[in-house]
Parts: sequence; C-alpha cells; structure tokens
Amino acid sequence: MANIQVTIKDAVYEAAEGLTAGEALKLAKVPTKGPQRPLAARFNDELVDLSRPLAEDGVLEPVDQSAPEALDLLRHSVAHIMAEAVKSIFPEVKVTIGPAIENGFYYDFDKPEPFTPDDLGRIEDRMRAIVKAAQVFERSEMTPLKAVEFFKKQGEDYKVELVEDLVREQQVKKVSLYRLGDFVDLCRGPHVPDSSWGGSFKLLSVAGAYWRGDEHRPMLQRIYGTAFFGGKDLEAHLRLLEEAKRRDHRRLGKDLDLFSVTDEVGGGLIIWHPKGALLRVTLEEFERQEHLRRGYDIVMGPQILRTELWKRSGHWDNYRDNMYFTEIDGQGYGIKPMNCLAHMFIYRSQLRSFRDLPLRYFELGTVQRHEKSGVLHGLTRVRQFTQDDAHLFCTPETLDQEIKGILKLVDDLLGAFGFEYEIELSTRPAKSIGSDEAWELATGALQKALSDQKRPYEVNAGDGAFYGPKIDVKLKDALGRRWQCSTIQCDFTLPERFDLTYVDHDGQKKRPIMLHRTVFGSIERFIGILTEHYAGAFPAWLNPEQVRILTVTSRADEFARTVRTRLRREGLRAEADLRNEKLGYKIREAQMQKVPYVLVLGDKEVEDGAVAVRKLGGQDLGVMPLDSFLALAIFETKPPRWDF
RNA sequence: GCCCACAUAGCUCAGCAGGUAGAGCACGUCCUUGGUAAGGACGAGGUCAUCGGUUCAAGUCCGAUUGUGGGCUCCA
Repeated sequence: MANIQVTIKDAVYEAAEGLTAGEALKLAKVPTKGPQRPLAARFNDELVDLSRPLAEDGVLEPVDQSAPEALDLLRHSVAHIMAEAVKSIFPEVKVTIGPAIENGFYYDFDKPEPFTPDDLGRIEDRMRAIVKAAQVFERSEMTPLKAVEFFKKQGEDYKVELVEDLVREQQVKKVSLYRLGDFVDLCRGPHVPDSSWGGSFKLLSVAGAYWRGDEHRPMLQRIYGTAFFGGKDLEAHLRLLEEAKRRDHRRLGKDLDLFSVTDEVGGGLIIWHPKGALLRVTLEEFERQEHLRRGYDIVMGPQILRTELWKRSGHWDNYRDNMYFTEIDGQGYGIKPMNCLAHMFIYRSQLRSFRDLPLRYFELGTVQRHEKSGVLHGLTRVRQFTQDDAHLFCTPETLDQEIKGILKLVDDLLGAFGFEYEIELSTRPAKSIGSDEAWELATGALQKALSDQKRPYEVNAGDGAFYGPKIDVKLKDALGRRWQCSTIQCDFTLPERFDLTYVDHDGQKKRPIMLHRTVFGSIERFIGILTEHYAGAFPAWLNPEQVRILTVTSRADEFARTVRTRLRREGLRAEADLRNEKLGYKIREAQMQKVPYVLVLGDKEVEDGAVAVRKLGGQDLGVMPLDSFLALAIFETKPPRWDF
C-alpha cells in the first residue's frame, strides 16, 4: 500500500494510504478532549467525517465547535438522531429530508396520523437513549442504481425520488449514505463522529410542510428542534425564545391597550385604540416632517381606481387574486393594493420639464390586499395596512443621486430606533414585465449606488418586483431577529405604460425613471416590530403616554390637575392617576404601562410647587421645581432629527 | 389556501368519566389618606365563538362555519 503525505498545521506527515482523517489529526496531536476536540475535518477544502479514509496527498484541518459550520453540522446530525428515534417508534413512517436551519433543525416525515405533543416527549426520550449509546455515524457509498433499489425495498419513496433527481440534475455517479443504529439515510454529510455529541437538544414543535415546498405535493409533518454543543447554550437559546414570547406585540398590544383584532370585525383588520392610534399618528407625523425636510411633497390618492388602470399597470395579471374589486354604475373598480397609480396621475397632470425633476411624492397610503387566511399574524401580516410610500420621478442623470438620498433616509430613520440592517439586491423574477435593457439598466443603477457608498449587500436572484429590481433592507431588532421593511425599487416600465414624459434640455420628450420606495414598509407591521424591539417601553418621544402624575393622598389632587394642564399646554402627553390607591400600587401600574416619567405629588410637593420625578425602571431624579421638569421633559420628548 | 392544535367572565386560565359554570387579576360599592412595583371587606360579571347533529340530558361527544396559534405555500 502506498504512502501519502498529509499536511496538518504546516507540518507534513507521512502516513499509509487509507488512514482516516481522525487518525491523521491524532498524529498532529490535535486535542481529543475539551472544546478543541475536532468533530469533523476539512481535507483539501472538502468538509469530511473524521472516519473518512484519506486516499491522496493533501492539507488536513481540524474542524472543532468554534468553526462557522460546526453548529449546522451538529444540528444536522441531531436531525438524523431524531429520524432514527422516529423510525424506531413509528416504523411505518417515511422519511424525507432533515436539514439544519438558522436556529436549529427540522426533519419532515410522511405519517398518516399526526404527531401529538406526547409523541414529541417519547421521541425525545428515545433520542436521549441514542445519545447515551454513542452510536457511530457510518458512511458508505453506492451507485445511484443500488441506492434506488435499497430505498425501494425499504419503502422510502421520497428517498428514491431524491436519488433519481440527483442523477437527473447532477449526473451523480455515486451517492453517500449514513447509518446510525438501524437507520440508514441518504445524506451528503458529514456528521459528528457519534451520537454522544448531540446531547444538548430540544424538540420544539410539529407543523405541516409541503414536500419540497410545493403546495401541490403531499403535506408532510415537520418536527422542529434545536441543538447546541453545551447545555448552557441550549438554555440561553430557550431563554431567548421565552423573551421573544414575553415581547410578542400581540400580547403587549393587549397589555398596553394599543390595538385589537376581533373576528366580529374580520381577520387581519386592525382596530387602533386611543393609545395605539396616538403612537401611530406620532410615528406618522415624525415621518411626514422628515420627508418635507428632504424635499418630498405629501400627496393623497383615492382608495379605489378603475379596473382598466390595474390592467394597464400589470397588477391585474400578476395580483388580481389578491385584490378586491367592486362595480359602480356599471364601471369596474379595484381597491388599491399599492399607491403608485395615483402618483403617476399627479405627475401626468402637468407638462413636466427636466427642471421640475426630481419629483418626490410621499403618501401614507392605506392599501387592501386579500392575504390568504393562514398567513395573517397580529400587526405584521394584515389585510389593510398603511405604507409609508413614495414615488420619485427623475432623469437618468439624477437617478444615482436619488437612490443615494433614499439610502441616507433609510439610514437615518432606521437608526433613530437603534436598528442595524443588512442589504439585499433582488433581481428579475420569472414573472415580470419590461425589456431586458430596462432591467439591466435598473439593476445596474441600484448596484452602482450601493457599491459607490461601499455598502455591503447580497444578491437575491429572482426576487425582484414584477416591474423592476429592488434593494431590500433587513433590519435587526433587539433580539437579533431580521425583518424586511425598507425597499427601493427601480422602475422603467410603468412610466412607459402610462406614457409619462418630461421635456429635456433639447426640447425632446423623454421618459422619467420611477423609483418606488418605502422606509418602514407597513406602519402596522413596523409598530409591531417596534413594540417587540422595545419590549413595549417606547422612547419618550414616541410613547403615547409620556408623563403620569401620581398623588400620594387626595390632598394633592388639585395640584395634580394643575400640573397636568401645564404639561399638556406644552404639548406633553400627560395623565393623572387620582384614584384612591396606595402610591406603590399606582407606581406599579405606571411601570407596567411603560410610562417614561412618573411624577409623585404629596404634601411636600404641593407646598413647594415641585414634583418628584421617577423614570421608567426606577431611577429617581429627585424633587425639582415644575419648570425644571418641564424643560427636561420638553427636551427629552423631541423626536430625532438629522443634519444633512 | 394547506397540515395540526385551540376557542369558557374585560384579561389569564381551571372545569380532563356528558347531569343546568369556577379562580386570580381587572371592574363596582364601602372601609382605608397610605411616600416609590399589588391595603382590606363585600358585590356584580358568562346563551361556555357560531350553526347543526347524537343523547332523557352537551361547555364536555360528532360535523360544519368563523377566528386564533404553530408551521408550509404566498407577500407588488
């Protein structure tokens, strides 16, 4: 048998061919215990099992739990452990696929009867036994023909389909299989060496999922779980899930009395209560002012527009199933699912010169979309919502500048809430309108603006709007969850379809370029995100209640009313709690309602014309004259503003 | 739209062998005037989501509808 040369950490080792990766690493004295113990290896840049025999010269690197791919590898391995457990308890179940996902893993099963919560417990117990038994992940290879035969014999129809697709789509000559206990799965691998690695796991939920994500194919049962290298990490993640539940905007919306949804009114339709409505108009007014400062015009369009317009715009072809239509005097109308049409008619209401451009029309436009019943969710997915929508009409010369202006606006407005974000560039989808040249131009313009500003972005191929490519912004909230809010879409097509023109320097009529964009996206959804981001403790400028005045005894009632009047006169949102309750009780309630400032008024304050100030969370600012508090509160409740 | 689960007082939930509804909080009245996260007593509150079926009898069993939750598909 020939010898091979294996390079590990810059040292070269001579070894017999067929030596496993794990054995080779031992030659280099890679730790076999502790956090640096390898769970897999990288051989000539290919991720391999430690049990993989080495057949050629090459560079070998250990992969331990600190490696970026380690957690996925572990979770995928735990998915196999789960599948083995499920197969041993329910032998009639057919297995499909079980990948690692962002915060865990899942495995999809075809099983006639649904899994029950009890089943999850039983599966977990079986998994623990498998972990304890430290079963080895055993890799083998087969020709696709053999593999098909093998899985057919086992009745694993889904695996048969997967192998056949691998052959058809990638012309593979060999497939790899992994055995764990009695369970053999088609799998690219690699895996952790044995099941003892998978001890820190938890099964989370069962849900339906279509085979291969296709709604025309069978509905499978998906079990979600998560796994980590240590119990501490697992506990931290479970705590995060608890925290997310605690911050759920649907719960906080009720607790803080912001909004409600009721089946009597209809699903996906938000009813804004006084505090929620106040929060919302505060946010909207902030945005209006910021747009006016940046040269936008505020406009408003009608709620319904004639159906033929939707046909001309392409919305009829692409979205008519998600629109509502009605008829007036024999004429068809569609309720608007977006705002751009009216804005184009404002553009068209006059002859435009290049001197008029850019035109920036901003509308807090309320739209209706017939979302499928199963997708509705609190404030984040509703059937009627308000977009902070704008359409910019510009010449090719100023396009770049306008895109950059929008990026700056996004930066400022999202930054106001402490959001960081990531950018994606979405390109032409399968279902689209417009010429190839227009798509190339538009995509190039967005790309150029991003790279000029050195903003890192990822390309999301085929995910653009039907009329143009777009920049999508995914913000990250306080819990690290990502939400898509802002979007910038470059459109050459609608100006064409609605024959928008301007007169250029040379006296010729030309087409303006149209930019569609939102910053918050949907006001409803954004308030949902803000609620969870702040856990209900909105910053003072946005909080529907900024100051709550508490009396110690009824002797302070009159003064409390005076203070409330003074605060309100200064534009502060103040309430007085004059109920016959103990101070501690009122404080508790004000804290739970997340009011930023509490003023305590007792005999001392009445006598001195002063207020005792307590901030949300318990910080005591002490007793101060009412005027001092007024100055402080006016300063602290100013909305953010930027120089540019 | 699809899979599964759920729907009881304003809120959170108990009621898990079918026999005419219960707790805590909130609310009302009274007592208490109490200085930084829940003072006390009493009281009022429900056609058990809606419609239909089984049964002598249905909150409880069955079906449909609506809505909600966890996902899937979709998201201009």
